[in-house]
Amino acid sequence: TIGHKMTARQRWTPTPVQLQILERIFDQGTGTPSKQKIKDITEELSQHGQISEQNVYNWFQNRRARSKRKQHGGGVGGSSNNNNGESEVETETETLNGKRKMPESLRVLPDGNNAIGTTSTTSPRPEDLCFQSPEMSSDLHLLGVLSNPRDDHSYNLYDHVEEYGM
Amino acid sequence: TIGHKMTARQRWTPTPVQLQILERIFDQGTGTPSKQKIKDITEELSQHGQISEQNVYNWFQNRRARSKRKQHGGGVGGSSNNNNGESEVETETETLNGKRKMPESLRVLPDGNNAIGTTSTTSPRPEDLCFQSPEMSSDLHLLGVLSNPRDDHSYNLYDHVEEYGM
DNA sequence: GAAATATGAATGAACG
DNA sequence: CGTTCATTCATATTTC
Repeated sequence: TIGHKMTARQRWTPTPVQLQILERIFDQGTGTPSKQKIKDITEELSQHGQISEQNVYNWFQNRRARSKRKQHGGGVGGSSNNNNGESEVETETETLNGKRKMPESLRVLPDGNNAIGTTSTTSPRPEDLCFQSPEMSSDLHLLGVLSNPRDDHSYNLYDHVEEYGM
Repeated sequence: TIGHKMTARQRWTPTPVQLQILERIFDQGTGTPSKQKIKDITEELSQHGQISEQNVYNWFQNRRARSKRKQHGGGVGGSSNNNNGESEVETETETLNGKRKMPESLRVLPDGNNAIGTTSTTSPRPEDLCFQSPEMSSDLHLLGVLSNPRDDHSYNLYDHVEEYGM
C-alpha cells in the first residue's frame, strides 16, 4: 500500500458550470478573447470554482486548436486531406446519447477516494534524444557570452523566416 | 507565399545540456544576444545536439517574451511533476531561479519499472463541485463577452506561465 | 489494473 | 518585440 497524499491538484479541471460558461462564450464567436475578456471571464468563473486566467486562456487556445484538427492517425502516403474547415464542431455532448463515454462535464465524483492508480505509461519517446554526460555547468566557458555581455549591439535580423531547414 | 507546408514535424527539442547553457546565458543578463552571440552560442550548443541559430534566436525571444508573465490570481494549473515520493512540499525557488519541469526530452526510462506509488488520491477538490443549479448561461450575463465580440483587439500575453504557487 | 481516450498545459515556431 | 498557432506531453477520466 503505497497510497499517500501526493501533492494533489495538478491539473485544473473545469467544473460543469465553468465549462458551460466557457463553451457558451466560445460559441459566441468571440474566438480569441482579449486579455480583458479573459480577466472578466476568469473572475466570473472563479465563483464557480478555482480557476486562473491562465486556465481560461489555455482553454480557449485548446478549444480553438481542437476545433480545427481532430486527432488524425499516422497517415502515410499521399492522403488528400483537404478538409479543415474551422467549423466549430464543439459540444457534441448532449447531442450524443452516450455510447462512448461521459464527458467530465457531467461526472459527479463522490466523496470517496477513487484512487485510480498508476497511469504511468510514460510514453516512450524514441526520438533522437541526445543525452550527454551529466555535466552540469561548465561548458560555455569558452564562450564569451557570459564574460562580457556588453560587447556589441549587432542587430539580429532573424525574425521570421519562412522555411528554416533544420 | 503561404502554403508552405514545411515538414517541421518535430520542433527542436533542447537537450538538458543545451537548456542549461541557454538559461545560463539568458541569466547573464545579456537579454537579447546579438547575432554574433547567437552564432557563438549555436556553435557551442551544436556540440550537444542538433541546433540552429534560428532555434537559439527563437528560444531567446520566447524566453524573454514569456518572462513577462503577469499571471496571478487563482493559481491552479501548475504542472510541475514531482518525482519525489516523500516531499510534498517543495521549496519553490521563485522566479529567480529556473523552474523548468522535466524537459520533454528526458523521459527515456529504459528500465520500464517505474513503480512509483503515484496513487493519485483523486485530488481533493472541495471546490464547488459539480451538481449545481441547471442555470448554465445565466451567470455570464454580466459579461459583455457574448454581446459584442468586436470590441477590442487581442492583447493576451499569457500564453503560459512559468510557475506559480498555489 | 491497464489501456485508450480526452483534455489541459508547456513550448517552439510563425505572424504582425 | 508582442501575440497567437501548432505540436507535444502529462495527467485525468473512462472503458475494457
